[in-house]
Parts: sequence; structure tokens; C-alpha cells
Amino acid sequence: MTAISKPSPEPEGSIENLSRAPVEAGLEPVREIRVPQQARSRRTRERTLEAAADCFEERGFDETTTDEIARRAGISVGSVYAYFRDKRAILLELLHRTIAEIAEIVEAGLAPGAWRDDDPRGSVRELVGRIFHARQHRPGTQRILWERFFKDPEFQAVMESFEVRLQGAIVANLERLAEQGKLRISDLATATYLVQLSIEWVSSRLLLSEPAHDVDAIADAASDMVVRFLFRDDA
Amino acid sequence: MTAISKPSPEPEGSIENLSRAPVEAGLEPVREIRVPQQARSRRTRERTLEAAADCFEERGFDETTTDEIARRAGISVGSVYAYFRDKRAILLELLHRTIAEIAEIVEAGLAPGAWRDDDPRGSVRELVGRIFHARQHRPGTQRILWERFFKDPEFQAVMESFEVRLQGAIVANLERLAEQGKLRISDLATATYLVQLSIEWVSSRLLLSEPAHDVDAIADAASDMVVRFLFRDDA
Amino acid sequence: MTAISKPSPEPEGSIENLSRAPVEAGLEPVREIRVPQQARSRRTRERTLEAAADCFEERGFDETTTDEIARRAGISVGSVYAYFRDKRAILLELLHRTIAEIAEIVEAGLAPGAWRDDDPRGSVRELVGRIFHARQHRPGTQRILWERFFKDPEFQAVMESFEVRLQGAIVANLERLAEQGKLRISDLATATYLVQLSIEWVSSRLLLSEPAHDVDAIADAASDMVVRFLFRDDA
Amino acid sequence: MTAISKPSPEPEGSIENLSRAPVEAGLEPVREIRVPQQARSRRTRERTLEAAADCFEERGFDETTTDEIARRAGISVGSVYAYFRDKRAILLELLHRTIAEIAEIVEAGLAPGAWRDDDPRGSVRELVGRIFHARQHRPGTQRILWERFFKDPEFQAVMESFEVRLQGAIVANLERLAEQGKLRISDLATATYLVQLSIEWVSSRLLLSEPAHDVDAIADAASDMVVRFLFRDDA
DNA sequence: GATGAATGAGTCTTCATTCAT
DNA sequence: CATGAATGAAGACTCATTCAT
Repeated sequence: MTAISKPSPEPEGSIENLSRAPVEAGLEPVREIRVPQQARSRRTRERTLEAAADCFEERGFDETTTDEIARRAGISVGSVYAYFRDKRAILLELLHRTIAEIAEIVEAGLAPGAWRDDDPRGSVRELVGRIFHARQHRPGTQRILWERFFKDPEFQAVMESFEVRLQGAIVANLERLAEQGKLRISDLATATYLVQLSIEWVSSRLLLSEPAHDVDAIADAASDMVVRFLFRDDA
Repeated sequence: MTAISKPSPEPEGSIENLSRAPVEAGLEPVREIRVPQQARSRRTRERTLEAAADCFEERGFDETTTDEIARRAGISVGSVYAYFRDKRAILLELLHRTIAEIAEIVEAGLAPGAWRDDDPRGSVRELVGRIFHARQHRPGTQRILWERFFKDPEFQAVMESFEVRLQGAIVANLERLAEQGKLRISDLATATYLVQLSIEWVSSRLLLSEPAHDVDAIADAASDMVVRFLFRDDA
Repeated sequence: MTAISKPSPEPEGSIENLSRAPVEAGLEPVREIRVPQQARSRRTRERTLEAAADCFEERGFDETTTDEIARRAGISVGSVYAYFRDKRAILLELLHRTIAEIAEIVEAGLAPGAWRDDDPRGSVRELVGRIFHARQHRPGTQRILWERFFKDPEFQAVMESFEVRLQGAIVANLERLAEQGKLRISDLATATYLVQLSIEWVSSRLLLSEPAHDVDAIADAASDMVVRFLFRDDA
Repeated sequence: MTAISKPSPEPEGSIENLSRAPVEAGLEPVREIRVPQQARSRRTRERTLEAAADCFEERGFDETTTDEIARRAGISVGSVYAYFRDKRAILLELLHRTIAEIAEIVEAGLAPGAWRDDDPRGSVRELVGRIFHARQHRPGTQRILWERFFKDPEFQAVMESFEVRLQGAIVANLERLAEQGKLRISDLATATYLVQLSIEWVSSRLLLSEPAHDVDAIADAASDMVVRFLFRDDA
């Protein structure tokens, strides 16, 4: 069984620490996690994250040992544990970074400049393109993150919170179109939920597949699906 | 679509931790896996599978020990290993069974009797309903299976091969409608791929969520999405 | 820091194992501790205890690794952990056994047959002799146990409960002598507390010392101290 | 009595885990331990000792990390190692200080002014009172020191050397009383050994106990025990 | 002088799997 | 056939100590 720490919020008390002074219960050790201030520190922390991402992608999360991460980062295990509570915390940070990167790419397609109310079709197509593009970034890491999604509530929560935010941004644009009478659907939230999950999943599955698929054709078709679902034909 | 049909016997190199078998390749230990003939044997094997499914759902695959499975099944570890090559083989069989159950439910909706060319909308809605229904069966196990899907190529292959079969069945029906000029799309394979993945994912995500969603409303909307994507308005 | 598990009564939940399925909190793994029924089992467990006692005496508790214990017992670490929750549990059992052995020797000196009301001096001297004798058994182990006494409340509690029992047995004899007017003290409990602690400590310290002391002379003197404290001169 | 005066510098072979110093004997690393001259240095060293004492009392010696000590003292780990060879050296200094404090209190009761040959009973009672009082100082630290006493020969040696000195001081007083024919015992050394150990132990055990005991009553009884053991009734 | 980043050997414990009884 | 005792490789994590800055 691989050692996995509990989702972060809770204090470490209930885990590991085997090492509990029987004499004085209640006082937890509270290992300090170093917050890098100097350049050397920051560099070490960064190298750890990169090395971990590489290892996770190559061998998987459970199959990667902290020793391997350290070796690959060219540092010692001790240093890994100076910056991260445990192995899971490293992946959790990779999740946050990955989502931030995806969000930046995708949400740019929903901003006023990018989204054009007068060309919903084009806007949808571009958004789909952005999502597909974002999912091509660090596919190995994204695979690991999906795997954790089903195992670890905190990972699930983080991903869902991003999805919700994204759906919110989409609904905001749709609401304007609704006022213009261009929409075919009335329950914007449900429709957006469906559309967002569908596009997300198709793009995620593409990154798992052998590159046999014609990604552009699929993006085109996906846009068609979304457009026909949401918009009146004369929109 | 990738559908690696890697025959079971080979140990999965990339899936460590699942079998700490001797490293020497070639000379397989050749432990005989019992194929139960008598009723009592079959019953024992069955109990083991049920016990394993319960354990996996409660604690997860990695977190379940073979001892727990044996204890829950009321047998000894040794007996577990008499019927299954290893722990992973148990989950693999659960995967096959789960897919068989889902397939039975879903493919019934594609059979001549159930699918009505004169009512594509209704047929789609019923199919969606069947998929949603199928995914509600043993949601815990399905969660575990998705988790493995991202870790283990064989699990991925098995699932994809079901998807391909399902898509084939859908395409078969669509082809008739295409001949009748009722379809809006031309690339049936791609469209079906999109539709199948989307519906599958939405239904899978519903089983992970708190039961806050209005499943019927989502099924309705999902049907709308599919119908508008595939069919001419006058179909 | 050496890993020490919490005193046994509490469930393992708050400790170690790291390995907690994040998905389903609350369900603890509960490693089964094997209760040996067959002869082979019992023998393995016994060998483990002996090996552990030897190791602890030679190197100390913290300095002994479970691997060393296993190696010395001629078994594998896994087997050690099959019979004992953790390293501390082994020492705890050694504590219980040691106390049982000491108790048997010492309490025999307080039984009706051994204790003679008509010869309090002789009875005290014999009791002191028994205590000194008992403390010479496995002195290395007793040293380790004293060390734990100051670190671990459960060890302290076990030892104190033996002391209390012993004091009770002494008081029972003194009460008869009190009725016969032979005692010089009135607060039997306090006097017994003093006497028991003093003799115990002197005998414990002797086992730590180089064998330079004249144990018999000290036992004689200790008896004198106790007798003069408790009994009238004409008793 | 054994009083091994092992000079500090040598690393204690049997006390592992206290110094993971290079194994090569002979070529000592010769890290300079700073002897503070200036007031600020002395203050820093002092703060470190206080911080360490606090930590040790709260969590125990093994459970306290040098980082914790440094943090609590408001300095860096490096500085701790500038003033102390290692963690053990800190506790060793606390031992010396504690003993010095106890000695001051107790030996004052044996000085000509305090000890009154014409009132042995009162003098004994006062001495017992002083010992009990001394043991109430920093009980947490004293608990840690007792724990080390059983683990570390140097700690044992230091404590025993104090005991020997104390016993010497007691014997010096008793010898005068012996000349006055007031003593009941002839082997002063043995008797003093017994008495010193007994009182020491009773007072030490009181500091471990819940404060349920009537300390004064116990001190009274302990004095009675000693007096009746040592002195003629008409003394 | 002081700092605190880095080191890495060392330990406990787990659990899939085997095989003697 | 079933049992369950035994195996032992493997891995996460700690922390005393050093030393470059």
C-alpha cells in the first residue's frame, strides 16, 4: 500500500507520526515547511517540482519514490521534505499550477476581447480550440491528475472548483446572447455543465490516445455539437 | 481509437507494485489458477469477487489488502490465490463483469426492437437514459475502474474496446438514418465518438457527485444536445 | 527521533500509517495481530520475545531495530509484526512477564506460610531477600524497563499497579500485627509506601552497579531499617 | 559505589543515536565549541539552555529536535552547535546545573550551622524537607534526567558522584554522633547509602505522581524511618 | 559571528505472494 | 484442497549535524 497523507487541511496528527512522545500528548511536532526566500531555496524548490513532474509522468505517482525525485532533482530527500509536507503535496502543487495554466489559456477565450457576440460560432470554435490546446500541455501530468481525481477528494474538489469557475464564465457570455434571443436553450446552467464536461472529457481522452485521431476534425465536430445545441440556426 | 489488446498473462511492466513477481523473464512460475468446476468452488470464487468489490469500494484498490478480501469472503488468502493470479486480476474480472452488465443494458437500447428509426429523438432519449441508468450500478466499483483506467493500459484497453463496440452499434443505426437523409452530419464515426464520450462522461461524473443534480433534467438536455447535433430538425 | 507508538489502548488511527485512503475516511485498516494457536506459531512468538530481550539488554530499546530482533530470532521482520503491533508492544509484554515473575517471587514471601507473625524480623528479612533476589533476574531488561518508566505513562501505570498490589499485600500482614499491638506506626499505608519504594529502589540500584557492593550486608541493613521503623523493639 | 568518571569528550559507544559522528576513531573533527566571553554570547547560551529545558520537559529528550530548541531560543541551529557539541551536551549541562542546585539546597542542611548534633531528629527532618523541596524544582527536567540515568553511563556517573558526595557529607555528621554514642548502627557507609537512596527515591517518585499524596506526612514518616534506623531512642 | 539550506543514513512498518503443513 | 504462517523487498519520512554564504 502506498503511503498517502490525508488531504492537507487537517493537521497531520492523525497520520504517521508514529513518533509521538507518550508522555505529553497533544503537542504535535509540526514540521516546519520551508518557505523559500533566497534564490538558492527557490531554485531547489522549483527543481523538485520539475523532477517530480518528470518522474510522475514516466512511472506514475505511486510508483515514484521520493528518493527518485530527489535524485532527479539533484538534491537530497531531506530537501524535498523541507519544501513539501509529503509526496502528495508535490502533486497537489502540480495540480494547482496545471490548472492555473489551463485556466489562463481557456479563460482568455471567454474574455470580452476574444469572445464575439456577433460570431458565436467562431467564438465557440476558438474556445474549443483553446481547451484542446490547453490539454495538450504536459499530458503526462494531466493523466496523473485524472487518476488522483478518482482517488482523492481534495484533487476532485480542486478540479471541480475550476470547472465551476469556468462554467460561470461561460454562462456569463451566454446570458448576453440569451437577451439577444439567440439561444435555443433556457436552462443555461445545465447546458453549460453538459457542454463543459463534454469538451473537457473529449480533450482529455485525446491526450491519452495514440495520436491517431484527427484532432482538428474532432474540434470542428465538437464545436458543431455545441453550437447546434446552444444557438438558434439563425444566430 | 486505440484499443491495445494486450493479452492478460504478461505482467504489466509499467504497473509496479501490483506484482512483485520474480524479475527473471521467461521462466514463469506457472502457478495453476484453478478454474472452478464444481458448484462449491464456483460459489467460493463468486464470494471472493463480491468481497473484493465491497472492499475496493469502501477503501479503494491500493488500500485493500488481500487479507481483507479473504477475511471478508470467509476464506484464507491462499484460496484467493488459488482462483486469481493476483489482486489486479480480481479487479480486472470485476471490470469485465461491470462492462458486460453495462453493455447488456446499453446495447439493448440499440437493438432493432428498441431503436426506432421513425423516432430518433425518443430513441436517443432512451439510450441516454439507459446509459445513465447503467452508470448508477455499483458506482463505487466504477469509480475504482476509472482510477485504474488512467494507471493501467490493460484497463484502458478493455474500456476502450467496449467503447469502440458501442460506437460501432450506434454507427450501424445512424447509417440507416443517413440513407434516409435524416442526418445533419457526414462523418458518422467522429460524431459518434464525440457523442459516446460525452454521454459516458456526464453519466460517470454524476455518479461521483453529491446527488445534488437533477439527473432527469440533465438526461433531457444531453439528449437535446445529441439530437440537435446529429439530426436534421425535420427528422 | 525514535518512532514510538502511542500507548496501546487507543486505536492506531492517530498514528502512522500515512497510508490512508483519502476517499473513505473513518475506516481504519486494523492490522490483525496474530494470536498463535499452532505450536509453530507459539514458538515463533516466543523466540521473538527472547531475541528482543537480548537485543534490548545489549543495545537498549531505542537502539534496537526490529530487523535486528528478527535476525536474532531467526525469522523475518514480517513475522515480528504479525505477532506484535510494534516494537513497543514487545517491550510491554516483556514488562508484564517480568512483573509477573517478580510478583510470584515476592508475593510468595507475603503468603500465610511464609510470613510468620511471631517472627516479624525474620519475615521482613526474608521478604527483603526475595525482593533483592527477584531484582537480580534479567537485570538488563529491568534497566530498560526503568528507562521506559520515565518516558511512557503506560509503563509507569503498569509498574505502579504492581507496587500498589504489593503494598496492599504488605498492609494486610501489618494489620494483623497492629491488632497485636506490635507496631510502632499508625498510618500503615504511608509507612508501607515508604518501605516498599525504598527496598525496591535499593534493589534496583544494586542491579545497575558494578557488583562491588555486599548485597547481603545491604539486605541486612535494609531489614533493620524497616524493622526499626515499623515494629516496637519488644515485638 | 560505582562512580565512573568518564571524561566528557569521548563519544559514548553504547549511546547511539545521540551522535552520528564519523565512525573513524582517532581523527576527531575538532569543531570548536565556543566559550562565551562577552555578555551577549553568554546570554545566547543561557537562552539556549532554557529553551532546551522547556522543550525537553514538554516533549521529552528524544522527541525534541535541535530545530525546536533553536526556534524557541530565537536563534539558528547553527548557533546552537556553536555553543554545544551536540544535543546530548545540552542535557548534560542541564544535569550538572540541576545537580548543583539540588546540592546547594541539600548540602546547606548538612553544614555545621544547619545540622544540630543536639537535635538529630530535627536535623534529619529538616534534611528530608530540603531533599523533598529540591526535588520539586524543575520536576520535568528531573524526569528526563532519570530517564537518561538508565540509558547513558555518563549521566549515571554524574548522578552517582553527587550521591557519593552527599553520602560523604552525611557520614561526616554521623561520625560525630557515633563518637557521642548516639548511633544504633555501626556500618555508617552502608546505612547512609540506604538512607540516601531511599529518601532520594521517595522524593523523586513524588514528583512523578499525581499530587494526591500528602507530602508533609510522607516527609514526617520518612524522617521517622531514618531516625529510628540510625539513632538510639534516647539520642 | 550568524544563518539556515542541505545532507543522507537510518528506521519502522506494510503487504503481495508463497508454500509447508 | 484449504489454511495461515512466513517472507523480505520496498518506501516514506526524520533529524542530528555540517558548512557555504
